[in-house]
Amino acid sequence: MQVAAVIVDVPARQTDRPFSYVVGSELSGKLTVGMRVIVPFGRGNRLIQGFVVGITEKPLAETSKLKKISEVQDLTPVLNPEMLALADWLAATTFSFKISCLQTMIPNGLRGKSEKIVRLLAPEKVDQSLKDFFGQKAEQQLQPAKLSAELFRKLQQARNAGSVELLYQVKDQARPRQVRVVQGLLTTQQAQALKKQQRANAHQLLNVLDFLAKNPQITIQQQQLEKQIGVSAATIRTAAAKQWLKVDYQVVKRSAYDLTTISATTAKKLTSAQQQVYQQVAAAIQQQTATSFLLEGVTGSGKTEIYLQLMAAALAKKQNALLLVPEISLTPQMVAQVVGRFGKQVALLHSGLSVGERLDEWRRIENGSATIIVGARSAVFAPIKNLGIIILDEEHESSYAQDNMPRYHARDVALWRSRYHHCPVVLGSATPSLESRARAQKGVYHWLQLPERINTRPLPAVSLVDMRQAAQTSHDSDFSNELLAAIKQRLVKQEQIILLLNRRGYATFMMCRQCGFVLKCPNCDISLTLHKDQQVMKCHYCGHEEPIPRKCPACGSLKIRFYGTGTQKIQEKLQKYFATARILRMDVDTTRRKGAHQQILQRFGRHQADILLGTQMIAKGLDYPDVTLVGVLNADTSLSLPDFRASEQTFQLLTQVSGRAGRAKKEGKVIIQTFNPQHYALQFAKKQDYEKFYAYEMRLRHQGDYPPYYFTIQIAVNAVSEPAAVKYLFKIAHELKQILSPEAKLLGPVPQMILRIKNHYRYHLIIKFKHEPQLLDYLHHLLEKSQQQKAVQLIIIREPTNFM
DNA sequence: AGCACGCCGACT
DNA sequence: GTCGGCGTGCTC
Repeated sequence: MQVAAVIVDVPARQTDRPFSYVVGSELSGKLTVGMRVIVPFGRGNRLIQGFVVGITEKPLAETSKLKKISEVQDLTPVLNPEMLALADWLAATTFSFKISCLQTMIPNGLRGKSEKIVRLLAPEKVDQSLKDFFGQKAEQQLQPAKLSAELFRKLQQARNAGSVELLYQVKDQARPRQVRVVQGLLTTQQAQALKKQQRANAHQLLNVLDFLAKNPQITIQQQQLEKQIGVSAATIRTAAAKQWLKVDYQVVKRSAYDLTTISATTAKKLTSAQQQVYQQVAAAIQQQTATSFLLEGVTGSGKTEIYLQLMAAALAKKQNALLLVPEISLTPQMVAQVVGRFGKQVALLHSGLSVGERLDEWRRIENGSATIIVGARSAVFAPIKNLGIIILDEEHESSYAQDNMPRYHARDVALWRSRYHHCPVVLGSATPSLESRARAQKGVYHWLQLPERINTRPLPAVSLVDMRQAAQTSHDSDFSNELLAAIKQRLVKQEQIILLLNRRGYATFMMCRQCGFVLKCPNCDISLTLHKDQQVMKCHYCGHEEPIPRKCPACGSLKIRFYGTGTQKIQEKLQKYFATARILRMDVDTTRRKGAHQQILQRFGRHQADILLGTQMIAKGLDYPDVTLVGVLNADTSLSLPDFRASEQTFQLLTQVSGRAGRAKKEGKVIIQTFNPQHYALQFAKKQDYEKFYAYEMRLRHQGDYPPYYFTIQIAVNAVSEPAAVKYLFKIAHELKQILSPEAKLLGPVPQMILRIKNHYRYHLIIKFKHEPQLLDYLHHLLEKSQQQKAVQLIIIREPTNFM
């Protein structure tokens, strides 16, 4: 008897293991490892999705207690052996559920959606309210959240009495798209003959015949036909009834990009510096070695062209290539470059696609018709066979780390896949993460450098404006005179300006000047931000909204004021200073709608706006020749975060955004406003000297025993009851002290930066260590045990990207 | 997660 | 004595 090991779609510690199911004889030979199945689970035998991870032969006696697989969802596996092995590794290293790992590897469209359906069996036995619930239908979808408690109870009673039954269904979220196609059944002569018989007032039908006469035996999409000859769907139906044409269904691929809008490009000649880099990686492609390269190249040094040619080298060897970029870089510019070079063999995976588009792109990769894959973080799981090269651009970007389960880092997954495929990895950045740069130092990564810009244009001049002094001469606490003057100058010259302010909303908090009351979120320990355009006070953590107060909610005083500056307020001020300037604002609030993001950038790119104002999402990958001024309104926001990476992140952000100025022939200028002009991160950013920054920061990390000198693990607990959270975490800390060697360091337990979010109290501790062979086992054991702690949620994060 | 079982209080 | 409240524990 065949028995399948199935990972079921119940993301919980207790179910995080394979369950055995009998493979019915009707499925024997059809079921293989990596397929999705639907299985009954639990006492109620509700149907849920699962993944087959193993098939074994078992004696009949052992299978009697097992349930049977209800259904197979796939003809061919959706997960190949590589992906299954990767999922195992991912679950173990990130302390995640196996099912969560498997689910992140497949497109959302293939993820089963569970539905509950109630069916009325004995209409005569139920009361009026249930009859109303069912209406005319015998079945209704059951959504307990939408039902009144009373109706829900009645349904339960009816179910116990046997007059209603509960059914379960699992469906795919997306299916291949089918369109109606029309096929002509007439010859030219037949069409012409029929045309004579038609009455003159049936002009729609005559149109159809005309068309068929001109295009005998054609196949065309019905929608297209309707538009082309101006007839309705009803007319087509009539024509089909008359046997003039046949209506059929055809599967069409949804496309992630529009080839007609992209012009083809050819390989550019590499400079000798580029050539050197190219050759070293190309050699690794040829020899199929899993070498990891760190490509450190200043902004504008021509990394992208090297990437394109390396991917071409892999293609020439009949291998495939994967290019990962931060989501934000997946702009039309980037897409145009890759698609322009490689055409329709490119598959694109990013969050702007619909579920169906994503599914189709994924299928194209899986069946081998796409050979170049460009995508954001999750594209690292693209089911590419025969990988020749993996490139991870802007390797320092924090968006490569997923912040919910499974908490993986795309860089680590890329390195794993490179080992599996024996292919090189290129990690590219102008400002590598300290971890990667340190690995290059140690020889773990092969270090490649491009220290010069390709057009030999100098890097833009960066000046720091001391806002403490500026406050004495400027009337505006947000703008120095220097910055205002520089903006004015560009506007006169019709050049473009990018302004960065790392804070959205209008004002950051509301305070009463009478009693000092600050308006806070009721669910989180954080002040509410004023959003003037929506006329609400908003919590940036849980989304809570409330009206803007007129008077102090505590003392009733009218002396309330809004402090701090967000993008909305700056936009308002800018418009006041420069009445005719066209300003675009780009932050979470203006880009929420699908495609809004691209629209804003396209408008700016076409020079339909003069100033682009935004949060850090504007810092990366934009390349607009008319931008000659970049202004950073307040460099201190990211600097003052209580995180050991604050300097690194500030340096990276400032360097990235500086790189947006003066990309083409015109000279660029960068103005950074700050209250800490002497801070080393700003000083090195001014000089745009990554290497010096690296050396300096590494010294500090060494002194403070921080990464990359130490590994870190964060243990966080979350609970509605604060004492419960504290007690549990202290118990863990106590146990840790027994296990850890004297070299390891334990920080905490302490409350997290924001103690309470969504009404849960949050505490955490940090372990810093170099070599603790027992630690990982203990942590796995801890998670195993944590299921008993029902009221407290335990989260273990390896190498957390921030300590807050 | 979600469902059944089981053990307590408010009612016919 | 029963219904139905929610806490507890298991799911091939």
